Amino acid sequence: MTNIRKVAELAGVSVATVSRTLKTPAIVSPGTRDRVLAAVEQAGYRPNLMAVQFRSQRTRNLVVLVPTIANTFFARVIGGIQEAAQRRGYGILLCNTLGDERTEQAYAGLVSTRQADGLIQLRAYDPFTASDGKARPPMVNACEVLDKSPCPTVKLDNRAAARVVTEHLLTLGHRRIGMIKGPLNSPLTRDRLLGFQDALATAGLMSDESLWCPGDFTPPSGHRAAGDLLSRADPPTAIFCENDEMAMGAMRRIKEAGLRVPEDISVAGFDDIAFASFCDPSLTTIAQPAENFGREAVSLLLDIIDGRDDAADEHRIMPFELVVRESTGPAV
Amino acid sequence: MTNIRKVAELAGVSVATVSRTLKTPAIVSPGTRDRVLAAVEQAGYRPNLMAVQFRSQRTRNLVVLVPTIANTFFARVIGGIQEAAQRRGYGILLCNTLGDERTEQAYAGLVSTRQADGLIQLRAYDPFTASDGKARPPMVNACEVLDKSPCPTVKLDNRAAARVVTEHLLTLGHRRIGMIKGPLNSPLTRDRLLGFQDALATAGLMSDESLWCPGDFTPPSGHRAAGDLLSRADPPTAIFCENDEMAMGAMRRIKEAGLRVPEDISVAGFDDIAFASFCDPSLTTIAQPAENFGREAVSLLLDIIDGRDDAADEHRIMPFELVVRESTGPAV
DNA sequence: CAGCTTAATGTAACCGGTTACATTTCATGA
DNA sequence: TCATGAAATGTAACCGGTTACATTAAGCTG
Repeated sequence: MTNIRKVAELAGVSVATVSRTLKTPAIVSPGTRDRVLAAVEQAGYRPNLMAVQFRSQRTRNLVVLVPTIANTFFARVIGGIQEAAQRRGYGILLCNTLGDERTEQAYAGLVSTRQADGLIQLRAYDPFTASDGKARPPMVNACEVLDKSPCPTVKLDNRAAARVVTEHLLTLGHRRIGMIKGPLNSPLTRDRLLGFQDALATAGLMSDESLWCPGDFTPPSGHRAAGDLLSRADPPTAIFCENDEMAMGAMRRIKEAGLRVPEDISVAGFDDIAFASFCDPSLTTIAQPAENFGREAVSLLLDIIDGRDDAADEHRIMPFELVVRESTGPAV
Repeated sequence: MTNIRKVAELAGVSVATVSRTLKTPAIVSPGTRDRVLAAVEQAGYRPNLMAVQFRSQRTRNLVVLVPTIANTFFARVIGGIQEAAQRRGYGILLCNTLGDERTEQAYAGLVSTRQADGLIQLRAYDPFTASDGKARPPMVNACEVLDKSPCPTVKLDNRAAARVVTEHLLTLGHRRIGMIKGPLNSPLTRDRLLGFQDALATAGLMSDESLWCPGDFTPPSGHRAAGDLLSRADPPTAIFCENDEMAMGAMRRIKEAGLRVPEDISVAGFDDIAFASFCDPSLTTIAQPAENFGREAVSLLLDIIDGRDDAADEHRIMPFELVVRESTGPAV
C-alpha cells in the first residue's frame, strides 16, 4: 500500500514535507513541491483518510435513523439531509430502522464509538442509552419528535395542520368524518388526532371514536381500514388519513365497493407525496417542505458538532400548506 | 475522553489486559476480568472504533450510489442492501447522486481513501478514475448495469421482461403500442426498447418510432409523454411505460382526456412498486425482486472484499414476473 | 523442592497521517 | 566575514487501540 513514507522516500524528502505539500503548499519551496507532486503522481498516492480522521478525531460522517425508507415522504427528507450534508463536506450513514430500538441503539453506537460525529433521528425515540457514556453525543430529532426531547428538534405543527384539513372537510358540509390513524404510540399520530378533535369541537360536534381506525402508514393498511369504515351501519361521508400512502389504499377500497371519490365519500391525506397529484382522483393533502426538514436538521446538528451551543436547545417549526385537489367535495 | 489507558489505570492492569478482557475474555482470569469490567462500567468506556478500524485497516462501511432515492424501486433495493449489510456487520454510506458524475466520483473516493471498504453502484457508470490508484477498489454494479462492466453485476434481463410485457399487449389484440422511455443514455432503456421491438418483430409488426416518447422515470414525465401520444392523429391503443411512476402519470393524463383505462387505452408499467396495486386501475407491470438485488449485491461485494476472488467476474441475472392487473385489457 | 509446563499479565511496536519543535540553509546587513 | 533572522525542511511524538513477544506467576511431576 502506498503511504506517505513511500512517497517521501520517492521524492527524497521527509514525510512532513509531503504532508505540507498536500495541505499547505504555500510553505513549501517550488522545487520541492514539484518533486513531491511528481512522486505522489508516480506512486498513485491517495492519503488514507482513516488515519486523518483518527488523528483529527473527526469522521465527517453523520448517522441518519429512518423508520422506513420505503415511505416517499422520508425519501424526500433524506434527499434534503444528503444534499445539505454533502455541501458541508459530510457523508451520511443511513439506517433503515423499521422502528426497531435495538437496531437504532446499535447505530447510535456509531456515534458513541466515533465512527460518526452526530446523529439525526426521524422517529420519536432517543437511541442513546446510559452505556453511551455520560456526555450526550450530538443529535437532532426531526419529523416525528419526542415531546420532551433531549436535543434540538425540527417538526411540523401537526395538530394545527390536522385541524386545517378537518376544517376543510367541515366547510364542505361533512359531519361524520372517519379517521385512519398512524401507529398508535407515535406523538405524530396523537397530535394529528388532537387537531382533528379540535376542529370538531370548535364546530360543536362530538367526536365519535368508533370512526377512528388504526393503520401503519402503508397502502394496504389504509385499504383495510377503509373497508372497515365502509362496513359500518352508518359509514362516514369523508375520511381523513394521516398520510397519503394510506389515503391511496383507502381510495382504492372505496372504489372497489362501487363508490366514487369524492361524490360519495371524500378522502384527505397528509404529506403531499409525488403520487398525490397523479393518482385518480388527485389527493387533497397537507404539503410539507420535506427536503427542508432534512436541511434544517443537518444545519442544527452541525451547529452542535462545531460547538455553536446557542443551537443546543432550538426547536424549529416548519410551515405547511393545505393543497385542495379532487379527492374532497361537498357532503351528500 | 475515556480511553483504554484510563480504564487500565482504574483497574490497576495494563492496556493489553483491558483489550483482552473485551475481545477474548476467555484468556483473562475471572478476578481480573471482573475488575476490568467494573472499571469499564465506572468510566463509561466505549472503545474508539476509529482507532480499531485504523489498526485493522477495515472500516466495515460500504458506499452505495443511488441515482435517486425518491424512486420507490430504488428505495426497496436500498432496503435490501441495508438489511444484508447490517446482518454482516457493515454500515451503509448512502449517496443520492442524481446521476451527477462528479458527485459519484467524490463518493467513490471514500473507498480509495479507505473510509469505506467497497462500493455498490446502482447506475451504469464506473465512478473510479485513474487517480484512484492502480488497483481497482471493490465494487459491484447492480440494477442499471454497464454493458462491459469492470466488476460483478446484478441485473434483470430487461430485454426479456419487456418482450413479455409487449407479448401480453399483443395477445390482447393491440397493434399500435406507444412506448414511454426512460433516460436516453441508459442501457436499461435501450434493453427494454429492444425487448419491445423483439416482440413486435416476432409478431410480424413494424415498430413505429413516432410512438416512442422520452421520459425520465418520474410521474410528471409520464403525464407529459402520454399527452403527447394522445394528441397524435392516430393514437396508440396501449402504452408500455418503462417504469410504474411514469405509468401512473400516463394513466392520469389519459383520464384527464376523458378516456378510460383499460377500456379505451391499456397501460403497462415496470417495477411493481407498492402503489401499483393500489392505484385505479391497478397496474399491470413487471415485478422485480428489488430487495434481492440489494442482498445479492452486498453478498458479491463482500466476497470481493474478503478475497473470495472466484466471485470477481460474476454476473447474476435476477428473475422477473409479469403481474397482470386491471390496467390492460382487450384492444378496441 | 527443583524443574518444567502452562496460564496470566505486561511491554512496546505498530497502523499512517499531522504538527510542535529542532535543525539546517540561505540571504542580508554590519 | 560573521552574526542574525527568516524560510525550508527534518525529527519524532502523538492519536487509541491490537498483538507479538517477553516476563512473571501458578500448577504439576517425580
